[in-house]
Amino acid sequence: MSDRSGRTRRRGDDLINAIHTAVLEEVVEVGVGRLTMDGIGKRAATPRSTLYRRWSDPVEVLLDALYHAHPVEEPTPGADDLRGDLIRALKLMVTWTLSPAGRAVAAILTDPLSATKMSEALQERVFAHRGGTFTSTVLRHYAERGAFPAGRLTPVVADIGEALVVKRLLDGMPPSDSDLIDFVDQAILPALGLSAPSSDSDRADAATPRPPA
Amino acid sequence: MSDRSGRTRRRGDDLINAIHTAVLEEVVEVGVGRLTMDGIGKRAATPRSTLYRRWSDPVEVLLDALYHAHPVEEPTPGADDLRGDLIRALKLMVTWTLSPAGRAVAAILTDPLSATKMSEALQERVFAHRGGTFTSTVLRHYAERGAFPAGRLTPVVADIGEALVVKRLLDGMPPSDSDLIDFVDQAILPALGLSAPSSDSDRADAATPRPPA
DNA sequence: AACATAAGCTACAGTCGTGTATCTAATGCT
DNA sequence: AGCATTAGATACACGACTGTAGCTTATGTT
Repeated sequence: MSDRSGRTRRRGDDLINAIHTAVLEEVVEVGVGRLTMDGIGKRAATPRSTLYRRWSDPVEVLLDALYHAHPVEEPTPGADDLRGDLIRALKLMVTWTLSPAGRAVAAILTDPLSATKMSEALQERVFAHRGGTFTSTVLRHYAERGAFPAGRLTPVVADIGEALVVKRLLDGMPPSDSDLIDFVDQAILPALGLSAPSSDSDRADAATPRPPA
Repeated sequence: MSDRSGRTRRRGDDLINAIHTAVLEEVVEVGVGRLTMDGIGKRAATPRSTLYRRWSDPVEVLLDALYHAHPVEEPTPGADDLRGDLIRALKLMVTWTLSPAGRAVAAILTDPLSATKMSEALQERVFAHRGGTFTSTVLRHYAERGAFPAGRLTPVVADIGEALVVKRLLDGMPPSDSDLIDFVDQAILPALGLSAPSSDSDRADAATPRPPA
């Protein structure tokens, strides 16, 4: 119902999707500050008038695109495998962050003039569904099951994984899978009072909780 | 040597400093993408011609300003106080990050078109002096003194503090002093195999690291 | 088949930033 | 005091983006 062949003119959702895709591409390429109706229109192969019929300026188009972007998969803690689930959660995050929508969010968050406009609704939709909730979904799950002392699950600890991912992205070097494993083994698990499975320097017996002093 | 009174016309370093200040202010206000020679010129109260005599485009002005910005204080590990020094290092980082230069660096790092241009020289000058070296200076110092197992000081662990700070800044909530204490107690020290001074809250009486098991 | 809707096309005046080119006059040096 | 520099003040043509407006015509509906 959206790609019947002989058509020469897009309408409704068809058109809007094309425009959404275009803004996302555009913002990744030129940044929020250089977004223009012209650029978006050219990329979507639609005249500016069509854009102005719906949105008042480029940032509005972008915000709308973000609002309609598919939310990321949520990490679903499954088996009895905290470490594995954490790694999977971070992997999800990296995947999303590297997607057009993820990059666009990063762009808008760091733009002084548009960061303001993205308040309320979007903040919620964009962040509630993924913002900082990649690892914390997992962590809460295992905290309830007593896999580690519940008191250890502070806001700071819930942020460690995401923070490390974000820092690497900012440094221009997206974390590889083995980086993610290191994040979990060397930062998150120790903060929970657990130790990593086994490694050369850090010879721990198993994934046994080691209570602090 | 730079503000003799009766003068009506700035020259040399005087002028250049004014321009540097102007770009930094401008970029914080409008973002890298909307930087213009016009805007910089107006803010510095200098005609565009003067700008073009020295730089070819707004981003060059910005890069030059960053290059000449005062580098941050380096954290100097002093007494035998790992925890205190870590907190101080993070405090230094936050201070710098909130300064015009810090904000400008953040802006340029996240701009798709200018991130490329800032390679080489600036990368080194800007990052060598602070990039990720706030806590790691401290950490290396204490690792050599055997305050914790040297093998614990991995690149990941050296990043934890900075990562958490960066994440909070991105979230629009610059970390308070007590946040920084939490970062150290709940994330960095555990990753080193150490535990925070007093467990329940943060009674910062004994700033002495306590070895684990 | 006729109609309402909305996309596509084109044109326009207006604004803003760009580079460049003059000209002037303030400043620092000798 | 005289001179070389170089900031400051225009002015200019050019291009990019902006909103808006008017027209044509594809599309889905009835």
